[in-house]
Amino acid sequence: MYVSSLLEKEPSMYPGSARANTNNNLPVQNFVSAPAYPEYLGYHPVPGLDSHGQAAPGWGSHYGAQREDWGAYGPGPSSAGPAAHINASSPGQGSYSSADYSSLHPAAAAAPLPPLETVHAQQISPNGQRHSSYEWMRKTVPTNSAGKTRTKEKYRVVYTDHQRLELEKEFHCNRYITIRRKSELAANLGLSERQVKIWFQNRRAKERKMIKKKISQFDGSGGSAQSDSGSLSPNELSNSLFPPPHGINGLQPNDIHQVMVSE
DNA sequence: TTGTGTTTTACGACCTCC
DNA sequence: GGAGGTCGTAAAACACAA
Repeated sequence: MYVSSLLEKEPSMYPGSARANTNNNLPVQNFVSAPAYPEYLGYHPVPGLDSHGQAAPGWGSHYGAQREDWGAYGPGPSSAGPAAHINASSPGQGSYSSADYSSLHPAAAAAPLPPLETVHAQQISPNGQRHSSYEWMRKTVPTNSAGKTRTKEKYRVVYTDHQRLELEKEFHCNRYITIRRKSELAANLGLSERQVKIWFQNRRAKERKMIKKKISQFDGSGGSAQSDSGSLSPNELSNSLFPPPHGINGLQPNDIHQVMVSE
C-alpha cells in the first residue's frame, strides 16, 4: 500500500531541523492526523466534481487566504484565479477512511492537530529559509513573455508545506488527477494547472522510484518477500498498482478511485 | 563554513489516446 | 493536433557531515 511522501516524510523528511522548528513550521505529525481533517476525509470525488465554483465546507475557509506572494511569480492560478469564489467543495477526492489512513500513519493518528487557522497561517510562510526563497522569488521568478518559468537564473519555486500537503492528500486519494480537480486544486492552492499536473507527474515518478528501490532492497536481502512482486519488474509492479488511466478524463473519479482502492 | 548527496520543481523528448 | 502520460535531466533548495 502506498504511503504518501510528505505524509510519510516523518521525521526524516521534516525532521526537527531547520525546516520543522526553526521557522514555525508544523511538526510533521500535524500533517497526518486523519481525525484532524474531518472535512478532508469526508471529501468525495464524484459529488464534488459538479460543485466547481460552489461553496463547500471542505475547502472553503481553509483556503480562503491565497498566497498573495505567489501571484507575482508566474502564471498563477491559470484558470480560476483567487480561490475565494471557488471554495470548491471537497471534490474529487477518493475516499479513504480515517482508519485506513491512520493505519498507514499510526504515529500520526495519535497526534492532535492545531487549529487549521494556525496551520494555514504557519504554512503560508513555512520557514525562514523558504521565506528567503520567496524574497528572491519576488525578484527573479517572473514568467517571461513565453510563459516559461525557467530562466537562466533561478527558475524553481519552493511550494509551501500547505501546498504540498494538499497535493499529497490529493495524490493519496488519486494518483491521477482529473481535469476538474486539477483546476480546483490549482485555484485553491494558488498554483497553475500546469504546476499541479507536473507535480503529479513528478510525484508518480517519485513513487515509482521508491517502489523500485524497495524492490531492489528485497532482492538484495534475499528476497523472501517476492511472492507478489518477485516476478514483476518495478515498472510492471508500479503499473499494476497504479495503472495509467488511459482516458482518465472520461472516467468518473470513482472509477479511478476504485482502481486505486482495489489494490 | 563548505563540500556533498538528496529532494524538489520544471522542462523537453517522445508516446498513446481521443 | 492537443492533452496528458513516462522518462531523463537540469538546477535550486535543502540536509548534514566534516
